Amino acid sequence: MASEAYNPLGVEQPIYKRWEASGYFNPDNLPGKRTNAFSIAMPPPNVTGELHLGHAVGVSVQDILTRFHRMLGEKALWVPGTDHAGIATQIMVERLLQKEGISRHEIGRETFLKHVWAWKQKHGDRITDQVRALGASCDWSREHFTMDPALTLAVQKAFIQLFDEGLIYRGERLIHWCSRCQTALSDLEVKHVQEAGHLYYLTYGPFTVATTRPETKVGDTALAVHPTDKRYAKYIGKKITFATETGELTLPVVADKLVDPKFGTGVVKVTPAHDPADWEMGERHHLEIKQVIGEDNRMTKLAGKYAGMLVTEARDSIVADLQAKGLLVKTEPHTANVPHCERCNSVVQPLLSKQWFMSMQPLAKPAITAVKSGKIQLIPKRFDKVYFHWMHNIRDWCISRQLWWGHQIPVWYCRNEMDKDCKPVASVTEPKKCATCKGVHFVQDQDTLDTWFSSGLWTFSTLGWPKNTKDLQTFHPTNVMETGWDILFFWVARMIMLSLKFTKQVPFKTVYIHGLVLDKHGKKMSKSKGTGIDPLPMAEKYGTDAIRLSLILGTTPGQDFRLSEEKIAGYRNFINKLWNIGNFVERQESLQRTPPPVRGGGQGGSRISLADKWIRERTNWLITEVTKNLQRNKLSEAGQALYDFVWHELADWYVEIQKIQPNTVLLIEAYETVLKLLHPFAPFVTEALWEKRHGKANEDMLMIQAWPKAKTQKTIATKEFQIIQDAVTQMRNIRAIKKIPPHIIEPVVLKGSMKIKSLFVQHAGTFQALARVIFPEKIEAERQTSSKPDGHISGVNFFFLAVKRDTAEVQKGAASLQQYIQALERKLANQAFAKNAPTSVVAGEQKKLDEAKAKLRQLTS
RNA sequence: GGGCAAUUAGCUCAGUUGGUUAGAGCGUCUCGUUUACACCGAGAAGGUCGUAGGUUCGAAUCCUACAUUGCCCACCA
Repeated sequence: MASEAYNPLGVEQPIYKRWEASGYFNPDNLPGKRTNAFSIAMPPPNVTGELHLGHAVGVSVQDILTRFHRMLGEKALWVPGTDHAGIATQIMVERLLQKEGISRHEIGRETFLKHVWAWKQKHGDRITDQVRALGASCDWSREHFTMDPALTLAVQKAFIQLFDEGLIYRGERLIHWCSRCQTALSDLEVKHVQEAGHLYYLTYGPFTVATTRPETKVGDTALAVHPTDKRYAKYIGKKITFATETGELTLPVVADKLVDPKFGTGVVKVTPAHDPADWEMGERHHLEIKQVIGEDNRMTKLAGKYAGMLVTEARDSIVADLQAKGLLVKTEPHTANVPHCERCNSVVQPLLSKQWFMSMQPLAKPAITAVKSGKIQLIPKRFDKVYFHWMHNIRDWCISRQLWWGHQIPVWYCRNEMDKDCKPVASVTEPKKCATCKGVHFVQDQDTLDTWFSSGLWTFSTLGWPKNTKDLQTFHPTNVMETGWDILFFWVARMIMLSLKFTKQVPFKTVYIHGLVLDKHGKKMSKSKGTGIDPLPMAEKYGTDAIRLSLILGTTPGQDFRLSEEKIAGYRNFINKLWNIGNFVERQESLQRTPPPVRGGGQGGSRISLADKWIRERTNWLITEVTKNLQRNKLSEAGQALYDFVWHELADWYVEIQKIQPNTVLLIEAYETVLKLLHPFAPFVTEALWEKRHGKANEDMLMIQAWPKAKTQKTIATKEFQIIQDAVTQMRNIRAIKKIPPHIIEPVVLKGSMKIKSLFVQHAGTFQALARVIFPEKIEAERQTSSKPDGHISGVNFFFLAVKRDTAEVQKGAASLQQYIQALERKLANQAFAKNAPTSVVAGEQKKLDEAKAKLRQLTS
């Protein structure tokens, strides 16, 4: 009568379709009176992206929380959506077109954008289907895309308000420029990579200057030394004239604290146009700015004979010229941090450019307070420090991109701007008339916004902002933001700032920061390196539930973890275990319709046995444990408790006992409670099992059943049954050592206190069947067996039931605790102490004493 | 340069506010198909909790230093 193993293929899809068709993903359709709202905004995946395990972790966490709160009877809303992912998507489409030999510059902006939109239409469903496959119970009727008209309007409104308040400004500043992407980048989009290079020592008249970038030499406008550097004090404030590779040059010598006297020679060449530190010095000392590298990564006209060369070519050429003139002192190997574009990995140039910036400091202040005051709680808490550090050192955000795919900046320039100095206007539509010159012709800024600008509005723009919708009133602030720590600054911090700015509310109350899923070598999974795993083939092989459990159980927030196929297979086995418990329950139920078999020592099925009381207590404990841990966002603990209970208590013990002493009512009670509690974690298999018992009607779905409530906190039966369990295990152990085959039933004599003996007499049936032993005649037979406990004489086992709690260690622990208690009691009895110590201290000591007493009781019980 | 994390069984990792004998999965060894499940069951072996100090009646847990590994931030040209 072997049953088939659980096969998730063919089970999951129909179930998801029924969930979605039921309408219950939408809180408006949920049954019953629901007062509390619970909401999560899904971090929108890249619309053209592929689902990877990082998404799977996020979706699992969010779905567990959403399903939990839905079953708790709350208005549970999880808003899904996708992100246009400006630069990433543009690069991807550019590459696709490149394969066909098309460059975006040939076809122009409008045609290029048509290609991107077409790509988005074609593949946009793919990622959302993948999210569905993970079982996400999000409300697709509220799905959004960051470039939907409504969200675009939100972006424009937000921009215009910030612009009008002066928090967005345009300025010419040093920014990071990616010559491949042909756009400015924000600080966060630049990754510094340690690269082996050289440190060149060059002669500048009386000085020797060390530099890693000799090609910027032609853009030097000063030399700098540390103000207190005695070696060079006499040159400070002077101008020096010296020979260069192409002739003579005169530069001022300035003193600046930024110069490290210990590095190189203590003299720095200053190139304000191409180095952030030099830019800062240039501002302080009003130095000339000489841009010698252009947006095309080639030297500009100002570079003289090197004009038109690529930066790397110019470097070689200048070094060769210096050497020829005897101006190169030496070259040392040197590793330096070289900035790279986060998206395309090209080397990024710091250069001067006119861009839009957002003033961050005024926005950061309330955002810091929000976390400090606890209005927003980061999990794990240690990220507070990282957050504060970044917020306190925040710099203005370069928000304009010279990209085509994105929200075009809603700023309009009067055509007469050049002649009449007209002021740019921020507006959704083209302005009617220029306030300065009364001109009527405008041109819109060609740049687009950093993709994270729209993401920053996500929690409220998806709920209808800038309109004050019912959704916004009901569901904002959202409860939880689930994300990886890698986008804490990119996204989380900016959401907090922008939400506080526009809604005066925090965007979410809790930030659940998951660890990154690492590959089996402990490296970050990366799409570009091809180490990202598509979880869906894994889900097909092992089931989505198994994937979800493998991403949640045994992990802890903020901590990266490795995932292996073996781990997934392990949870697949667990799901199958549950499936077979289901099979057993169904079979048991049908058997019970015929008269129950009464076996193993005359206990009828009608009476409630110790095991029944035990499973009831344990089930109640489980409800408490799972609920408590879910409420505290301890998903792993909650899931682990379920795993252990289902396998090692329900299956290994209670199901086995059912074969001896059936109690179908309590079996079903425990089983259905487990299905409910496990549903957030493993929604598919639990729904499938539930459906077998309760049919396919929408209102009977497990997904909307009420979360179980614990009825008792008793542990009397648990403690008693524990003794039986221990005894059974010991008997099995003895059997294994003595190599007694399991089908032989051995007689066993007990020895122990009256209390224990009566326990075994009372539950003889259960014990004898599980341990496969039998009590010969009467327990009193112990009198005949005074010596050699646990030995065996002529085919009789003597089982000496020692009370294990009397171990030397426990006694030692109890003795030391006793000492402590006495010390505390003496202290409290001391009149001088009672008289002089503050009442709070006395109360504290009294509390300590009570706790110690409680612990002692616990220890010795 | 600043900061964070990790270090627990052969491997991958849990370990709530300090408290009985530090847990799980995989792997290993022995036994086993007794009417849910071999994607199984029973039993076992395996740990000076990175090192050295400290606090405490009691430390994997709190404190200090050190070591190793990984990561984040930062303007050493």
